[in-house]
Amino acid sequence: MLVVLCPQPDGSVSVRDVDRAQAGLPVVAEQTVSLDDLAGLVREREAECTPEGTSPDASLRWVWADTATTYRALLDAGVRVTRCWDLRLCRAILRASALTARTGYATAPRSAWDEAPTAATAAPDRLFDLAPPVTLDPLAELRDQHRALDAAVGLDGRPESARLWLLLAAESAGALIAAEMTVAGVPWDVVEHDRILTDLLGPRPALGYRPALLEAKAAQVSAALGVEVNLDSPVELLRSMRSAGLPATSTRSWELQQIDHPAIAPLLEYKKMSRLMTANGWHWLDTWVADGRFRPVYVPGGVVTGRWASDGGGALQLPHQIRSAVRSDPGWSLVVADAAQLEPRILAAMSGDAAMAEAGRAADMYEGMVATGAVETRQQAKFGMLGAMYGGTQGESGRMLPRITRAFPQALALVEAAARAGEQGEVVSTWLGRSSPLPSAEWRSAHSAASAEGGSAAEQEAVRTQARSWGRFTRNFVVQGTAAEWALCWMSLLRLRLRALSEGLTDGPHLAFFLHDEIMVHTPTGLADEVATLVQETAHEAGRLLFEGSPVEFRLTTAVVTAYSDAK
DNA sequence: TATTCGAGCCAC
DNA sequence: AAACGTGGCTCGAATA
Repeated sequence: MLVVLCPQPDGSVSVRDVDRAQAGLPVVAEQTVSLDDLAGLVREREAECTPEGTSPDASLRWVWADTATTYRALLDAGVRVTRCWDLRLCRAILRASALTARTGYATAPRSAWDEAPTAATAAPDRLFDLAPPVTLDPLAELRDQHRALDAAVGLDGRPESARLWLLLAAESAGALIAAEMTVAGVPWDVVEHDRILTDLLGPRPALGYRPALLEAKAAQVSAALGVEVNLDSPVELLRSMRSAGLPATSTRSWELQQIDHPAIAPLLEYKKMSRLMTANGWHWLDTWVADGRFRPVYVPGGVVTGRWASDGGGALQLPHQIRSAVRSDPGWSLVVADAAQLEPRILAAMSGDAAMAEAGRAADMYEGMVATGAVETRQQAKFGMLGAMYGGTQGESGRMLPRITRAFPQALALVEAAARAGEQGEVVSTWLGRSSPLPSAEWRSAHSAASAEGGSAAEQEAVRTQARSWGRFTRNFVVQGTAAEWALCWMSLLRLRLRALSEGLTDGPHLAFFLHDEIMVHTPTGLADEVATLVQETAHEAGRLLFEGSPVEFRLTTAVVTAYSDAK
């Protein structure tokens, strides 16, 4: 059953049951509740359908415009749901997908549904932002989406609704998970974090002052350069280095490393310290950590490829330096699992390349590639694959490419085709049907102008450079995007299995962190081994869900630890 | 004074 | 090893 929440102009909510088994998605029951009573109703309806013994058709799927707003409010009221359909996220996928490109849904002009929702933080106490969206009709939008979904076809004209449905369900599940993880938070040891900062920077200074060790390091650099310099200003630093006779053309660390001068070592150390201070220092701690939890805001679908982005807190760039501050509660553990060589395995599975799939059965896929005889060392396999997936042409990557191409022709053909399509301004799609955006209007006009003869050689070369750049994007899009789909399925399956182990959100094992191909579960230590097994099983199931019949195994490196820094 | 922009470094 | 994909974040510099 689909249950659609339709906010009404008077502030109430019309709750409409829709039978998804019937054509046209008819409403079979309807009731209207006040906003105050909605959380209670959702709780009751969820409780009615117990997880065990219910057929999937009997399960509930809540349909709403925006999970970040509505589910956040439900969670704050202590209510969890099992499944949802996020109309905005699904819309974004369906409107852009090549599988639905010829439907009226995709070709219709933009509407208010395509506008970004207002920030959930602006009205955290409200289930819906009733200002403009009340004019939107969630039921009509749901029906439009299902019509488009039913009409989805591949290039060969065969129906493709099933895989696109899986993508939309996984995307929506991701939105639930993102909201739940923000509420649960990453367990954070503030004392340990402060110890790291104090060790590396000196004790926390008074407002407006730099910590002692950072100050001392800056003084060392100035002394070595023979001039007082503001190290935080790249312009001033470069000028000072050059007048001191250093052959620097920028202030990038990797370039400075090549230079032999007494100022370089302390300068590189200063940069490292300064970065820690500004990005994850005491100010960050004050802003983002409360009650022993780091609560970042995740943005599902925030990246074109389908990866998540984050909004504040820098959750997806948590430096290794401070990971020892991620520490489980007393009596609890962290189960940290990282998908091993995820993107190469994804490429092997989606291309159906037999030799690469064989390598993809190994615990370490790069070693598996060495075993096929294609390359001699793990390092060669790794750089060769990175080059294939990113479009690298230089260095070890470029050197390995011919051998990788010979050994795994089908896999390379897939990424090459994606690159060629991009170079010509065409759309490419992931395994489940998320499609790449078109290049910008400037890109396209420059491209067509260049192909229509005329234009200087320099102009034509500039256009070719642009084309190759977009080709590298589309090349990577198909692999990165499909990897993101696998990760969403993995996490969604795991979430459902974990739910069976506890009532509330945080009284038992729960997802605490997600980083593209890595998940963290915070769990009572007594359940850690069971959780680790579930993590493994769901990784395998996600592989079967996407690539039924493929021999590729999706292996994990799993660790049960107290501190994040002890994983891998 | 407020806003964008670019450099640089962090993550995968 | 080096410039080859996706992002966020922070700062100073440039712009309005």
